[in-house]
Parts: sequence; C-alpha cells; structure tokens
Amino acid sequence: MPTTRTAGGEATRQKLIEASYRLITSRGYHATSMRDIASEAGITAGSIYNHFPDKEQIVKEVLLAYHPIMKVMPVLEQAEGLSVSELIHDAARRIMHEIDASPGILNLIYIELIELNGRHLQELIGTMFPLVQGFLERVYSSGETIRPQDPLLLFRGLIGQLLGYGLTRAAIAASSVEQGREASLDDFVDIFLHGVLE
Amino acid sequence: MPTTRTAGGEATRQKLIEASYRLITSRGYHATSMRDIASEAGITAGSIYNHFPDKEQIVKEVLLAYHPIMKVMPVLEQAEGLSVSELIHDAARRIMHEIDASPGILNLIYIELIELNGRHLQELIGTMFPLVQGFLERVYSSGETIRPQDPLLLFRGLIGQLLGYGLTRAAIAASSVEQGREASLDDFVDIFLHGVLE
DNA sequence: CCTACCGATCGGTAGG
DNA sequence: CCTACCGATCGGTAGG
Repeated sequence: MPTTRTAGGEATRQKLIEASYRLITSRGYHATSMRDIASEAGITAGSIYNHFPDKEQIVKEVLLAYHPIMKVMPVLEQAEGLSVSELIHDAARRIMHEIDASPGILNLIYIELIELNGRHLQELIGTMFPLVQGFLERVYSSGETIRPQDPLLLFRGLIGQLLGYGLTRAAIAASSVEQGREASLDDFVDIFLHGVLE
Repeated sequence: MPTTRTAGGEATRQKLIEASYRLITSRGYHATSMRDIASEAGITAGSIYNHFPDKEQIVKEVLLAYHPIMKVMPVLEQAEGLSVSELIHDAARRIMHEIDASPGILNLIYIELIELNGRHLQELIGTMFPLVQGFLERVYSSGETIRPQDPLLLFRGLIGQLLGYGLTRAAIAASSVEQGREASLDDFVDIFLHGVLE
C-alpha cells in the first residue's frame, strides 16, 4: 500500500518541520539538536534521516515555509483601501496579523542572517520581489502625492516601522518596563504616514 | 610583582571579551566554543577559566560592554540641535555612527533575546532608562508641537525606524537586490519626522 | 521507524 | 598559562 505509506511519511515530515520551527525559533538553530526535534515530533533521532538528508535541509524547509518574507509578503496582494493611507494601514494590519499568528516568526530573520550566515536570503527575496513590486505600483498609481520618490525607500521605511513596532513590543514585554497607554500598530503607521512633527 | 601580573591578566581578560564579541556576533552564541574564543585570543581553552567561571559569564560581560542598549543610548546625551528636527536628525546620525563603528553589534539583540532567552534584558534596559528619559524631556520641552502624546511611543518609533534602516540595509547587502539611488539615513529620519504623505 | 553505535566536539576540571 | 583528561552530547550511520 504505497499510498498509505507515503501519506504517513508525509505527515511525519510535516510534523518534523513544525517541531523544528517551534524549537529553532525559541532556542536558536545550534541549540536545537536532532534528538530534540525527533522527540518533539514523536519519533527517535535516527528516523529523521528517512525524511531529510541532514540538519541543514530541515532548517531550509522551515525557512521556505515560515520565513517572514514567505509568510508576510503574500498578504500584500490582499490589502485594500480607497486611499494610500487606507491601503497602507490595511497592509500593515494584515502583516501584523500574520506575524502574530506565528509566534517567534521574526526570530527567523536573525537565525537566517547570523546562524546560517544569510545563505538562503537571496532565494527568499528573489521569490517574493514581484509581489512587493505589485503592491508598490498600487500605492504609487493612486494619484496622491507621495514624498519618497524611490518606492523601495517607502517599502524599507514601512517594513522598518513594522519591525520596530514588533521588536520594541517584544523588548517591553520581556523587560516589564512600565508604560502609559499601550501604543498600537495604528499609532506607528500614523507616524509613518504623517510624521511626528507639525 | 603582583602589579605586572594583574595588568597582564587584565589585558588577557579584555582580549577574551573582544574575541568573544567578534565570534559570537558573527556565528551566534551556541556556535562559538570556548576553544574558538581561546585561540582567537591567543591562549588555550583551559586558561579561560582563570578569567571567567563559565561561558555564561563571558557572554554577560560582552553584553554589558557591547549591547546596543549600552553602546548607543549614551550618545543621546551628546545629541544637539536648535529644533526638534535637528535634534532628532543629530541623534539618529550619532546612533548610526555608533552602530557602524561596531560591526555586528545589532546581532547582539537577537543573541540576547533568543539564544539567551532575554535573561539580561531587564538589567540592560534598567541601566539606560534614565538616559532615554533625559533625551525625551529635551525633545518635548522644546516648545514645538509633537504629535505623539506619549514620549515612549515617539522613542519606540525612532528606534524602530533606525532598526528598520539597519536591518533592511543588511538584507539588501546580503541579497544583492538592485536598487536606484542609495537610500540614506536622513531619508528615513525625514519619513519619521514628516511622514510619507502630503 | 527503532536500537545501537561511530568519531568528533563540547564545557569544564585537575595538576602542575 | 599549558597539557591532559573527564563525562556528556552532538550529527549522522548501519542494520534490521
């Protein structure tokens, strides 16, 4: 019954990828052993090698499935709004929603960049670049005046603002700094759209 | 001659911290072995333990000496400008200058947060919080109208914008994305001050 | 998919 | 500050 065998094998393979994601994003790549991954997925260490040739291949599949570039960029296509302001607010909300749905997903940025020396970044960016361009064309073809002439600058600024929101929020949570009213994502996007001055 | 012995020991200790900083920021904490650190500092593995009780204590000293919170916040005191715009532009330039002077320094954020589970974050933030408050008071006492009512929101936005600049710049460098005119730090700060719209 | 095992490397110690 | 070593754990393999 090869069909059943394949289906079962495929299920285990998915379990291994999910287990790897959870462990790697919470401890880092080098602190996660093949034995950790195996037991989290409910099998023994040796059996992993029926599904993946080595540890590097596992983390590569984790990146292709979960890296923010892969998970987040696609929602740009669904963003909508009648003005540039609405479009960007909506895009930001959808991006943050996707990030909040996968705990630890932002950690993959660092893990890829440092622990894996950015080996897979070019492939990831290359895959998603057309999606970004499509979104930016919608923004810039709205007819409204947009100050940055370079669309890539606007996009870097937007991503930066969202990263800043996510990272400072994580830092505040981890350090229990007292604060007044909880700053929201919309506050950050508002700064991005209109600035802090005037 | 205890003075000479102490001085020599102190020099070795500093070498070990610098060596650890270089290795840990480029490979991560768990990928850096005590043997790596020792040989980078020019001694053998066992000798490290004449200077530090264990690996955890080394990375703690690296964080206290190099973590962006420790290295970057102090320059806020030196920032100057006759308007809020000038003050923030100057602060941003000084911060970025400090970051560029220590390659890999931003990586320590990730290493502390993930590989060390944020164990030292509260201590780091606690030490530097008064400096941040001093800077924010200067900004808010200028008399100019500032849109965010919560100073912490303004600060998170500024830090976020700088992180976004640094991280997207690193990603572009690592992935060789084509781009037009190189976006500069001042462009990012300009977005922060005035927004992308209007 | 498991058990049993491999050589290599890890953090840390003893003794000088 | 070095040499020599410890027990533990690592990624990966063999054989069933």
